[in-house]
Amino acid sequence: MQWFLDVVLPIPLERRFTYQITEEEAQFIKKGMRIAVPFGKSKIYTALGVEAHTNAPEAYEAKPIYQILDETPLANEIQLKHWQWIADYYMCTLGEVVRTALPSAFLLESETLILPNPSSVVDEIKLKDDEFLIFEALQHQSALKISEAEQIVDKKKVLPLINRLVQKNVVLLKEELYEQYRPKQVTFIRLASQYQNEIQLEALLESLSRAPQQTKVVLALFQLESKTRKPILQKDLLLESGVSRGVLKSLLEKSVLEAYQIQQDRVGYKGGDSRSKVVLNSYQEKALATIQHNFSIGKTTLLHGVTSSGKTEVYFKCIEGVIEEGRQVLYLLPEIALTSQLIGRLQDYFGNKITVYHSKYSVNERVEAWKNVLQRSEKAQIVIGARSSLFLPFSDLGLVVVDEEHENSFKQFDPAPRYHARDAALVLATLHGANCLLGSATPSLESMENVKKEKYGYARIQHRFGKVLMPDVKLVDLKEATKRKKMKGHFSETLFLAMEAALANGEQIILFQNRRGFSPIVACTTCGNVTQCPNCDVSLTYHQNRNQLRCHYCGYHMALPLSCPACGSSTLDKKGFGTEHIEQEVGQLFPQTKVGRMDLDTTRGKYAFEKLINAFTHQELDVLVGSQMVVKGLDFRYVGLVGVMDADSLLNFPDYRAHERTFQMLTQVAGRAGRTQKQGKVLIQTYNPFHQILQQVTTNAYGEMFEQQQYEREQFKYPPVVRIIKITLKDKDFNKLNEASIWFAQSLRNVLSCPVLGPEFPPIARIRRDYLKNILLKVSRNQSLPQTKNSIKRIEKSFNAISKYKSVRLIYNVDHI
DNA sequence: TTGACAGTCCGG
DNA sequence: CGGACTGTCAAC
Repeated sequence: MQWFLDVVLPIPLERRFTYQITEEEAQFIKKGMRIAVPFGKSKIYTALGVEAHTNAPEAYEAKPIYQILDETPLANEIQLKHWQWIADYYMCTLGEVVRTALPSAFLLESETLILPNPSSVVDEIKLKDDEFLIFEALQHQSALKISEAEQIVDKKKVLPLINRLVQKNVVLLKEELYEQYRPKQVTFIRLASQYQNEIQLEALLESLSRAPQQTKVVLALFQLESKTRKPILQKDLLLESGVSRGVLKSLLEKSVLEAYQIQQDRVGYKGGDSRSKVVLNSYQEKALATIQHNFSIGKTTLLHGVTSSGKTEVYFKCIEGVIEEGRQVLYLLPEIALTSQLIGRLQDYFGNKITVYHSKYSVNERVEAWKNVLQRSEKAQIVIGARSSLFLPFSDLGLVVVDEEHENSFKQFDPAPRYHARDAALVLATLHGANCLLGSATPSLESMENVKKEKYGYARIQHRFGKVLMPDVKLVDLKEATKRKKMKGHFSETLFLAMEAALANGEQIILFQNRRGFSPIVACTTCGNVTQCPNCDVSLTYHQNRNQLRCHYCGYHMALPLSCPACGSSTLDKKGFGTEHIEQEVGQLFPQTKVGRMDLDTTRGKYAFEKLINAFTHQELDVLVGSQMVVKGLDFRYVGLVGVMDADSLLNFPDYRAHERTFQMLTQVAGRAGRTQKQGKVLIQTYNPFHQILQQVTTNAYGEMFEQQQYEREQFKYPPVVRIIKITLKDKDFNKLNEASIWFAQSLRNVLSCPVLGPEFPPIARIRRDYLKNILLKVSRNQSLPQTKNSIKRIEKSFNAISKYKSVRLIYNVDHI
């Protein structure tokens, strides 16, 4: 009987692929194991085995698989179900979900190696120049990678050249699969066994008497051993003795000392079980009781607690209950809120039951975290992580916590799957029969709507923890201040004085400016020309520290021109202002203060973010100027004043969610003020001090904001009243794109009964040389979503059948934010 | 998505 | 003419 295996490849193709397998392989392979398969002309890819069967494909001859990569499944049934749901709901392929879900180290791909052909005699004269270069390189090196060959001959495409060499029998090609994951080895040092008794030891020291450095090492080893009574790390020994590697090496060569290696987990908590206590206040207790009641009837609950009301402690108590039952917990947070502060608190409370998982983890660390969850090891009972952690191989989730539930960054934008982690987590919880807790100080309209419809339970905490007062929020009218010439740079007099007072009091200050860089645009005051990105429809942003103009969309950058590229006059002026500019102004206005800046540019490295936060926490900085990043769940004790430089840039965002988001951001940033007994102060600078949203921020009127926004969404048919599917069309050819998008929108209108908006150019109509056009579908709640998607897919098929539209790419974004 | 292949444009 | 680039197609 011939057996076959259906697999999913991690590529954006709808179809499954079928390979030949032997009967033994069919017995061995289980759903969710990785299988290396040949794909295309020569490549080997990692696929996920889905189903073994005996139905031979009719249209083609199936290729045999290359290798089975796992002994046991890497992904379980629940995960595969969940991933399929994501693919269906967010209109992408299962392969794309697999690609995001699995740590990249699991997805081995073959690399083509060029080897010299040992069985042929090469006539060097018959080789062309670049062919000879490759031939010669192979005399020194046993194998070349394609990329190395490209470097040697300095060309972009070497494959034709290599193929010629294969023809001439000069080289051979080989496909090599590399295991990307390497377990971490740590080296320990011990005394060789023959010196374990005292007599021999003395003899040894005697013999070393003329080698003082080596003696030092041996003595240091004794010292460490008696101090720690544990195996001695090579690293520690070198540190303790203060000698160079060479000295240790010679002792190892003489077999006085021995080195041995042990595999070590990269992830994991080093500390002990120092369980800190958490005592809830009465408000928290009440919220917890409500949550537990809702959980007992299987109801998802929204925990709505004002900033610093102690939501985290309530989560802790919920989590504790679940791990006592032996079930797993997933604690989701937006990337930027995953701070070492929070992780530290969790570890203090739960000891080593925590695994952390987020994008700054290396591929190796991710593999280990994955394996720990898969094996249900103790340290993976609680996983705290960013959105991608919901792909981990949980087998028995008891609770999913989504903190800062309103955060837009839970929605993935760029590569498919464009999923919303909160929503996908709710589905995941259902699949596991787990409870789900959403938390926020400023819940999303979606979740609050679900509370109103009694789909979710609701728990509220209205008081800050430890009798801390809500911050005093005031608006500062910039129009007035400008008129009365009361501005120092971008600082109103009010803000300036408040800063002065705060600094005099020894309080720290956070300044929030939702824009990075020095000043967004550089304009010529003679001709009005603004320097644009050549690839995108945006003006370039000025960055002072490198004196560069940069594009935030494609990364294009150029040196700041000395004169206007359009008219040649040297009257370039910097307009607008970003974090970098504010940082500089603070330095000028308050020369004595130490200013730090926190934005995408200053937090690139793995620990950059941590360093800044630590510096601020330990009061090495007086003022922190930051973009969005400072908004999120950071707990700074000594912040007395928060200044919002320009609230209008938030309000004027061209998007139906701008108001909701402004409220959320300002409320959150205001919450950074006054985390100890003294009431904190928040000053929001704006040209529209009577704007309703800003008023609602000052009075902390979430309910009012909700009612009003909900009314507007109802009027203009926006989520949560309807679901939005955004279809983006992309092409380098402007006219073709226009034509294609009109065709697509028209077809949608013909087939669907729901409103179809557009096609319209987005605010940035060209990115990386591609023009963009958006079509928006507003699918009402009582309309079938699967049916609508099917219709769209059918239209896509006819669209792709039109040959001139072939180059146009389609991007679906379901529940577009 | 990748890679192969065909067609086209450009400079020597 | 070779090299670079672009579009189109198939992959089991």
